[in-house]
Amino acid sequence: MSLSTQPYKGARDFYPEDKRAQKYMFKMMRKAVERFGYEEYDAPIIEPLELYAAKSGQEIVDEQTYNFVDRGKRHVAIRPEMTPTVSRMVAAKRQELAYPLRWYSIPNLWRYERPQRGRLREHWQLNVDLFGVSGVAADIEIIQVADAIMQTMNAKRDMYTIRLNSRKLVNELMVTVLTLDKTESYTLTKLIDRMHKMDYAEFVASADAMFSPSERDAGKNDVFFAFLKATTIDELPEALRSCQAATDLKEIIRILESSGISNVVFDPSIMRGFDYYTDTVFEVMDTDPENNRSMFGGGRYDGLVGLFGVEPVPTVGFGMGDVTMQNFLESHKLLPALKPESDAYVVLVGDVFEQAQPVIAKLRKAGLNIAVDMSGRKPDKQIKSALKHGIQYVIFIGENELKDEVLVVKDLSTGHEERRGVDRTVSIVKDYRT
RNA sequence: GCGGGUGUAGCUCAGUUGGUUAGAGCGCCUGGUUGUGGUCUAGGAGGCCGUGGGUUCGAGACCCAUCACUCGCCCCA
Repeated sequence: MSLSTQPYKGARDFYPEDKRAQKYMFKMMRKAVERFGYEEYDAPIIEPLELYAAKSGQEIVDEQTYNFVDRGKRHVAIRPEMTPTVSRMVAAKRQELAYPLRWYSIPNLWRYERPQRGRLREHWQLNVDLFGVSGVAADIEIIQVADAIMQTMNAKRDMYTIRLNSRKLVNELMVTVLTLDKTESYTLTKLIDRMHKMDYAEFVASADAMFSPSERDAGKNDVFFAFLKATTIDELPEALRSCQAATDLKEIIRILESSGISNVVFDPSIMRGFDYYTDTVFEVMDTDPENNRSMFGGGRYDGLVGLFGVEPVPTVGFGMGDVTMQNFLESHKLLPALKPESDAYVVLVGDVFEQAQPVIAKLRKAGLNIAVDMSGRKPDKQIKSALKHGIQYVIFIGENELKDEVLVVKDLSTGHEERRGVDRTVSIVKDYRT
């Protein structure tokens, strides 16, 4: 019986070419969020289990987290999400932090689930959060940041839409207009969440069943369907159109549009699975018909920091997973051809390993990333290795070069070869790199 | 947790109603002598056909079980 070379179920090995793609995405993410003043933080991959139990419920935690009892009998979990952790960190230093507080992180997260497309057991997720601002300006900025990331990755506006809704608005509908109790409105909310996955007639039947005959006579179900049909705030049912949540949404959309984000729309069916959202929620959807799915999203959750027994801190944020983002970039052909970090591959001709050391050191000191082939094989074999590594330049060093104090530098993509001194060689390679 | 699909060489896959020593392309290794790659060319290594049972004179093909991978559903961070 031999050992398996497969990575653990639902987790990925990142061979260098895979890691390059991930590094590219993270680089673009960092670039975009830092442009808005967000600072990177991190935290342990393990947290006390109750951190998640408090927020999501024991059952979900037992079924969907990797958890165990440590040697000190502590119940711990590998983090399935970052939001509880960052809320904990903010709560701990609540009084000494400077608000508005802008933080981001790219943690790897684990969830115990059956893997499927775009959804693995281990993934990385950019988390961006803005703490301490309760007004719509914060909601606007966080969506601008989400959009900026897409733009930094060269996505065009017709490749994605930003869909916006408000939990407060939905709550206004459920409680004030439709006078549903907590359980009923929760069920109806979950139904809306599944709306696009089911047959429309089936959806209508299920929704109708939520209302009593007398409520239907009063036209409450009609109000509900009218709500879902709205594509702008002005199309909302009369009773909702001018509530605070509606006017907030309208303002958010207006300012986003005036800041150049033309692909933002109101979508009353956006719910997000989580119960902790308190107001604005949004999702970024891929418009490609082949992959018309939610890529990532977020919203406002003003209650989480308060769970730690301190004054609540209003918060708005979002999470963006690496798997779905890579799917998006690949399907829209937005991933550039990525090269390794090595600038040149040194081919040693003959037994000159020792004599070549000073000149190799010079190349490195000049700022080049140099990989040396010390295998002692014939030059053709060494060149093949350079090609396989995907390195652009080969630099030949043999007795002749050492004697004449020159290098032979060859561009493997063109076959063009030059015999130059160290300084000139360095600038040839650097010119290509930039 | 429920349902579908697929397991044959390192990779992608063929393998005819069950019939001799199981194939291709790519990749890999060694040559085609001197310090230069992708081409060409000659050769070579590499498979208990996922695993365990069963049917049969005979199984990579058929049946059962099991495992793995995969795509959906449920759920969603």
